Amino acid sequence: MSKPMSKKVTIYEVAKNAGVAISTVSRVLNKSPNVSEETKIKVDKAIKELSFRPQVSARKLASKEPNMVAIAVPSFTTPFFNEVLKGVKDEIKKMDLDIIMYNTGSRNPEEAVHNFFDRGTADAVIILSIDIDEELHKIFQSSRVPLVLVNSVHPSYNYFMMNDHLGGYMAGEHLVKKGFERLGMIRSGTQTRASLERERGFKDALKNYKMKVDKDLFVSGDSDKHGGFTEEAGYEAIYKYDSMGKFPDAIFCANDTQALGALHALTKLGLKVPEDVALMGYDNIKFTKYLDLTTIDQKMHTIGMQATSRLAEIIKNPDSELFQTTINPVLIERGSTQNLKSKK
Amino acid sequence: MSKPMSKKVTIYEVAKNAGVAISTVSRVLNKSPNVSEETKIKVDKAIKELSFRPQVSARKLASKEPNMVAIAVPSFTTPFFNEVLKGVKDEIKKMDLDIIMYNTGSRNPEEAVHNFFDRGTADAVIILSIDIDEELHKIFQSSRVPLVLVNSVHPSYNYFMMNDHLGGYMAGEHLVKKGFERLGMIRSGTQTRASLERERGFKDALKNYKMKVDKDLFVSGDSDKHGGFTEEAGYEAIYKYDSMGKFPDAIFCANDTQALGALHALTKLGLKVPEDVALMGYDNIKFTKYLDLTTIDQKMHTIGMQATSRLAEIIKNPDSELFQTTINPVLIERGSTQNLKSKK
DNA sequence: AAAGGTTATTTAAACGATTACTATGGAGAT
DNA sequence: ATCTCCATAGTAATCGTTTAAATAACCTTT
Repeated sequence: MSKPMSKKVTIYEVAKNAGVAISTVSRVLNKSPNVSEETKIKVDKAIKELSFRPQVSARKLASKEPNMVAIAVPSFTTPFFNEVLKGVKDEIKKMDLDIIMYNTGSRNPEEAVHNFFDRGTADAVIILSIDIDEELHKIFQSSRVPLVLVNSVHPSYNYFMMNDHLGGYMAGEHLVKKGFERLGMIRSGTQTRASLERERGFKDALKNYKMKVDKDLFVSGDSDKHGGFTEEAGYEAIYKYDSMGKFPDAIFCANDTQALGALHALTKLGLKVPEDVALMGYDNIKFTKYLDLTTIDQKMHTIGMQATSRLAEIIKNPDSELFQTTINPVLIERGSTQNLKSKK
Repeated sequence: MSKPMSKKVTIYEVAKNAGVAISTVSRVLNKSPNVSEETKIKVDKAIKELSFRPQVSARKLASKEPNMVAIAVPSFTTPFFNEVLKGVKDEIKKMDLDIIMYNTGSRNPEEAVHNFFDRGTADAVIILSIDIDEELHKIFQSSRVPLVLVNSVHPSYNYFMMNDHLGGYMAGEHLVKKGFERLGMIRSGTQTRASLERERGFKDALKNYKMKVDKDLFVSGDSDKHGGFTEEAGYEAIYKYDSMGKFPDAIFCANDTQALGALHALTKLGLKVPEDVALMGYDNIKFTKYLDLTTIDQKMHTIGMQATSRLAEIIKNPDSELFQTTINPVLIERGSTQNLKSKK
């Protein structure tokens, strides 16, 4: 009692302390049904007293049960990463799983497989926002790791995809219905799938409502970092409108971060939102609420949860049928798209 | 060759394939000197052919060598987390270590210890931005985990601390020298150490330069999320000035995120930065550059590297002397604090 | 009271690596 | 030729768990 000199406590100590065999301790750890209430209590007491925690490594080595899922993401600053992560965690907690995070740096996500799966660290992987090319596909295939994709698609895997086309459509429809007439969009610089889809949906909406589509009003910034999904790009895009001398009534930004940049540029130019020009973004990231910015919510939290429970399914039954879904976003209407000019 | 049916490849397969004993394979894996060049080549060939990767769990279980460091952080959205992380990674790569990340959710960081250290997952821990209270201290103490604190202090541990007082002082000095006279500050809502220190430094600078300190001009928002380091809080704070009918010439925000909120509120109120009121933040997070916001850089990347190499030291020699440092920040001057009114 | 059927517990064999110890074989010394 | 030494490779114990198989204990049933 006097010296808390901690030398690692193992299952043997616990067993000795409780007066049982180590296998019994293991059984109560794993909630096996074949343990009498009486001994369970004894063992639990010993565990608590010694504050015993089973070593993960030993556990993983001995057991065939999967107990570790990895989530690989190109960057922790991805706007919705934290959202998805929270969803994943909420779900993971329900099962008895551990979770480990890995950022791949977007260039070589196969590293995640090597690092986690081949080396036995993870038994299943959630891949977030990473495109699966042939090489990656081959690696996954040969590893046979249970896998769920979030925000990317591939015919061979389970995936949860955002419906970007619909999101773009909803944006367009919303702006039309609000009575704006000259509609523009700030897209990503590089040709990202997400931006292209949103643009396609947006244009489809305009066509559907017989609005004219003015190509000049579809611009992108020159800054190409993060695929042009940055404040900088949004900022630059606004100045492109300015140098054209031609502004839309309402602008749909490919994501919220751009919208922030755009907002700043508009302010600099002395234009008010929404009085002079309406603005909306995409993602519903935290600060939009308080900027009063209309945006599109992709419900990443829900997706995180769903992806995880799907993963659990695959783990249980590896040959279950593919489950490939696209999730529909919802529009969050706020002040930045109120039409204060026309009274239609 | 026809069926790539992968069933896990172990060190035994490699040994058989290379015609040696497993201990020999292990030796080449661990770069032991007592292996002839000839067999090393054989073994390496077998490893490559079977694309063998030693299982981390088995390795950890068998070896006494530490090979895993954890970095615990209250939130992945902490503005400088990614910066620190990059530094840590750069340094980790040099040694032969793995890294694992953990977000504690700021309430119960002891969970990190339980999850990583007690369970043998990590052999050393970097703790980022988490205050060490008595309870945590006790846990660390009894675990004897090699530990380095970043952005918090404790007499018993190695730490790398930001010099917040100096940062605040530099901010004050900068604004004074720029010729602003009525200086205010937006601090955090809760009494966080960082904000208090920055405020103290700021006031010290004012005193030092014989400026008067008007208490009314030191405000905080009511929103208390994340300790009041949010856009929301910054936004609210500006409206407090407004309702007082009393605005400073220049405002020092406790962090950049607040500054963003403040900027937005000022815009709403029709006030221009820096024409009507100058503004500066703290942290030098990404978007400040492009908002042209003067700020204070804490050089988190460097700190991440230093903390890691320090950790490596402790691992090697657990009884080495404590190394407790505070790192001085640097001021990044930008447009938001140019004095356009007075021509002093 | 013996046989059978549960249920609870223990014994002992994995899991896949590391590593102390032991064995082998040839070079150099005598 | 024998002995020693050293470099290299192999044998086997070990790390802390899980779990299948064996066993013990206790009820029922007859």
